[in-house]
Parts: sequence; structure tokens; C-alpha cells
Amino acid sequence: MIKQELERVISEAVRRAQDADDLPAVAVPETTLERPQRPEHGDYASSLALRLARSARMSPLEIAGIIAKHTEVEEAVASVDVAPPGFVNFRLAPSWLAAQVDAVLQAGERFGDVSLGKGESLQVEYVSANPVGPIHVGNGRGLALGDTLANVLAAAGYKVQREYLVNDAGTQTETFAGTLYARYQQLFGREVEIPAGGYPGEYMIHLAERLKEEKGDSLLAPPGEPYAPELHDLGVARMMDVIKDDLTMVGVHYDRWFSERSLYADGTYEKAMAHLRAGGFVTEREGAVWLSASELGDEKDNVLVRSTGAPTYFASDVAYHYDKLIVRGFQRVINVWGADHQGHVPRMKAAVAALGVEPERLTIIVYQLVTLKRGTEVVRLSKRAGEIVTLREVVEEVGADAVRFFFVSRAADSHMDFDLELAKRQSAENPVYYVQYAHARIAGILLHAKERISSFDDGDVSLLTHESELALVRKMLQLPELVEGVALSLEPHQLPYYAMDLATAFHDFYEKCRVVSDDEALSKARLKLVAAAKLVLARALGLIGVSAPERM
RNA sequence: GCCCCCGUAGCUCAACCGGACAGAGCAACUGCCUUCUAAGCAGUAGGUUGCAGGUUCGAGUCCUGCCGGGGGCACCA
Repeated sequence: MIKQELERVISEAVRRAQDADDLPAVAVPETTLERPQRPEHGDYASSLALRLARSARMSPLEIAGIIAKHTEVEEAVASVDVAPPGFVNFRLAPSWLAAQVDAVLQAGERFGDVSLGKGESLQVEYVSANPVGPIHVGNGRGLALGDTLANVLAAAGYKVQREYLVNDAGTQTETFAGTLYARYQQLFGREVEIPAGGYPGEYMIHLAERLKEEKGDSLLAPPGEPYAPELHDLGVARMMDVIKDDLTMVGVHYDRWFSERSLYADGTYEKAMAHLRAGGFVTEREGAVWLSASELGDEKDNVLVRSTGAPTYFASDVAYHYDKLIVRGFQRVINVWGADHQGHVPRMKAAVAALGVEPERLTIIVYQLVTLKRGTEVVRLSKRAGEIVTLREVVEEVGADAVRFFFVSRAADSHMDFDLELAKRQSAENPVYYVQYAHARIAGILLHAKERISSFDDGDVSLLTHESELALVRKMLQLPELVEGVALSLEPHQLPYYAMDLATAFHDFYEKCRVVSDDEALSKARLKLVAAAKLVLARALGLIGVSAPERM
């Protein structure tokens, strides 16, 4: 990447300046380049001089001049300028930019990949909604963030595994099964109510009907007796079928569906507990087993095993992370959680420390909950109250692409509103179509060109000198930087903004430059340019999990 | 009461370790289709970045307090 090369160049310039005694030998902060907001400030800018001013006891502008003087420019750079209050601005050479079109075409669909991860194994776990109801709109955010993150990390050179934890062992699935059984019995004319705290949603009736179709009355226990384990398991399995369909609909595919129950079946849970005990972090009092957290950075102890002998959800999660980090040995694990689990974070961190795992290996991304609105009215999501707005119904209304683009466009920390009315009304105005349209337009051009020009492989990209052409190239070249940036910051919301910028650069070019014209040489060069732009657009969209249509 | 997150244009949101004149989309207004897709382009308007202090050469960004909103403080998950 040119950015990294320039960062190196500037570091060397500072070093040379210090060797030459032009600059005092003060500590130099790591040099990082910025992207100036204004084009007249060049392609990259360094504010290093501003940072050095204090310790060097010199004016920033003077330092900037010295850095610029000692900078050995390479061919890619057209100019190095000093600007007040003390920036050093780099401008890329038009000829070099034009030549990058061939480089992009050569990289093809892999353009944008970087080698940051060096093949390190990494796991991203996201959504993991309890199998007690369909995926709802709120889950859409976690899904978009997690899936995009996984895509980007893979592009950044990590060996990524996507995982969904199926909570098939908790009390919630028991309540779920209790509800399901009530609905099931109702289908056979028994007058039973769904249990208190159960799930009144209509989908439970459909699920019960499905069981009836599949199993007839064979799941019926004598009146008054509890449901058979088979009903619980079958119900959870069918619910997971629904969830998997929901996720498939928005293009999310997991490498593994991890059963919480398996932790108990295969002894992982016992091993994890033994591991904790060996570390001396477990105490027993009041008949319960606690993870003592005071020395691990958490505020208070947490119960692992209830006095009834039943493990808590926390114990499951400890065992789960023991499996991830120690048994399976992922070098890094990233969990994407909703803010309603935010209080669980310090506990989990403490547990990981108790397991003897370096804390940096676990990253928990907490995203703020989505406020659903219908116009100005706030819609409360509650599976218990029966009001759930499913992801499916929203996707059927506005489309998977718009949903994913929308959800991934917001920083995880920001609270966001999702207006169902607005989503429907504006689905045609969604920015995602703006980006897709650019891609489809290019496809149209390439189709048009096919009838006139047999091949543009021999196009000479040095003919690309128009400001709009170069602006488009500049934007394309940002993708690898962005992939690296997102892989480091774990903030995928940058991607949609980039995709829009790239589309803008293309649309601007399209207005100003005719691609297929009487000038065959220029036509071929521009065909190369748009073919490259198409690749980059498709890649950017692909990372977000959005389709890149050939026509619209 | 304590902890986490947020407050930026009419609406939804960006703003790269604190850096140059705070930017997009939508909505509004004015123009542009006999020419590769007008789901597009050009332009106009829109801001005391919740409030008050502080740190700094420089604050939307860091610190303190206050106001407002969301979430969390179980032997639930």
C-alpha cells in the first residue's frame, strides 16, 4: 500500500533530519498519515510536525519544512508541500495513479485484501439468539455488524470462523417447550393455557401445527403430565430451522452452530470448572459455587452453580469460552453482543482471566439496541408480550440488501432508530441502490462496449488523465486501507460510506467522460478503468454482504 | 443510587492516535435526459456539535459538573 510506504518515507525523513542535526533528537511519535478532507491538501497529510513542536521547541511550520526537505520522494509522489499550521502534504502523481488501474485489474476479486492477519485463527460469534422465536429486526444489527466484520477480517488475512451459539440448554428453552406443548395440546382439544412467562406469539401455534403434522399425537403425554424431552428437542430443532432460514434470507452463513448442551454432554463443562478450581478462583458459600472476581477486575463475585446444583448461564459461557480459547485454541475470539448483555462483559473478562488466557484474545463488541418506530410511535419489542417485528417481514418489505446496508452503516456505539414506515417509504431511496446503480451502470457500459470493441486488454491506461478519472482511481485505492482500518478498529460502519463515495466518484466520471467513443484508444483505457471500478464496487458491496447487480 | 453507551443540519447518521473551513444520505428549492442506465449529475439552503466550565498551539473528539435519552446492576438468559 502506498500509504504505508509514505509513512515509512516520512519516518526516514525525520530520522535523517535528526542525523543532520536539523531537528533535535527528541522522541518521535509513530508516523501515521491522514486523508485530508479537502483535495487541495493533497492525497495524504502528516501532522507529525505539529506533534513534534512542543518537544522540539520549534515552530510546527519550521519542522514541517525540515521534514519536507529531507523527504526522498518516490516516483508515485508528485509533490511534497508544507502548509500552515504545520502539515506536510503529499500529492500522488497522475501517471502513477493511472497505472494503478492495471494493478487493480490484475488483483481482480482479491483487490482489497491485505495481509494484516497473517493467517491467524480468529472466531467471530454473533447473533446467537435464543431458539425461542424467529430472528427479529433488532437482531439485524448484530447480524450485519458480525457478518461484515467476519468478511473484512477474512479479507485482512485472518482465518475466520463464524459461529452461532445455540442456547439449547437453558431455562428459556424449557419455557419455550412448555408453551409449545400447551399449543400442541390445544390442537387436540385439550383446554390448557400457555404457562406464565411463556411465549404468546402466533408463531408458536404454527410450530405446534408442524409438530402435529410430523408426529401426529405421539408427543401427547397423559393429561396433566409434563411434556416429553422429545418435544423440547424437536421444538428447539424446528425453531432453529426457522432461524436458519431467516439468516439465510439475509445472506448469513455460519461455519458452525455450537450447541450449548454439548458442553455438558462431552465433559467440556467439567473440564472448564476443574480448570477454574485449579487456578484457585472458585469458592463455595451459601450452598452455591462462585467465581471470585475481586482479584480479576470485576466488581463482584458471580454464581457459577446454583445451590440447586444447576449451572447458571454464566457457567455455560465460561465453559464455552474455555472451549473456544483453550480447547479449540482460537488465537482471537470476537463476540458481538447487544447492549442488553453489556453487564455480562466484565464477568466474562474476569472468567477469561481466571482461565489464564491473555485478555487481548477476547474482544467483546457491544452494540446499542435498536429503537423500533412506526412513525413517531415507539414499538416495544418483546417476545413475551407477543409483539415481535420479525426480520423476515422487514426484509420482505424492503429487501435484504437495504436492511444489511442500513444496519451496518451505524457505529456500534451509536443508538439508532429504525422507523418501519420510513424504511418502507424510503426503500427506493436507500443509499444502497445508489451504489448498486453505479455497478449496474458499469455492467451496462461493458455490455454496450462488447458489441463495438472486441477486447480492451491492450488498453493504455496512461491515457487516463482527466481529473474525474484520477479521482475514481484514488477512491479505488482506498479500499485496502479501509479493510486494514476496519480489521484494526472493528468498526465496519466505515464500509458503506466508502461504497457511497466510490459510487459518487464513478457517477461523476460517468457524467464527464464518455467511455465508448470514436477514440478507440481512449475508449479502451476507460473500459479498463470502469472494469476496475466495477471490481472494487462489487468487492465493497460484497464485504457488506450486499449484492452487486448487473442491471437494475 | 452505581456502571456502560449516546446527544452533531428538519429526519437518519459520519467525522481516521485531538488537527486544516464539522461532512453524507433523505426531505426542501433551482437547473440538466435525440448520446454507454436520470435509482444519475450540477447548484442553493440548512449548524453556538445538549448546557456550563477546564486541559491544549488546536476540542465534536480528552477531563469535571449538570440536563435529556437508551441499556445494565439476579442462585434469569
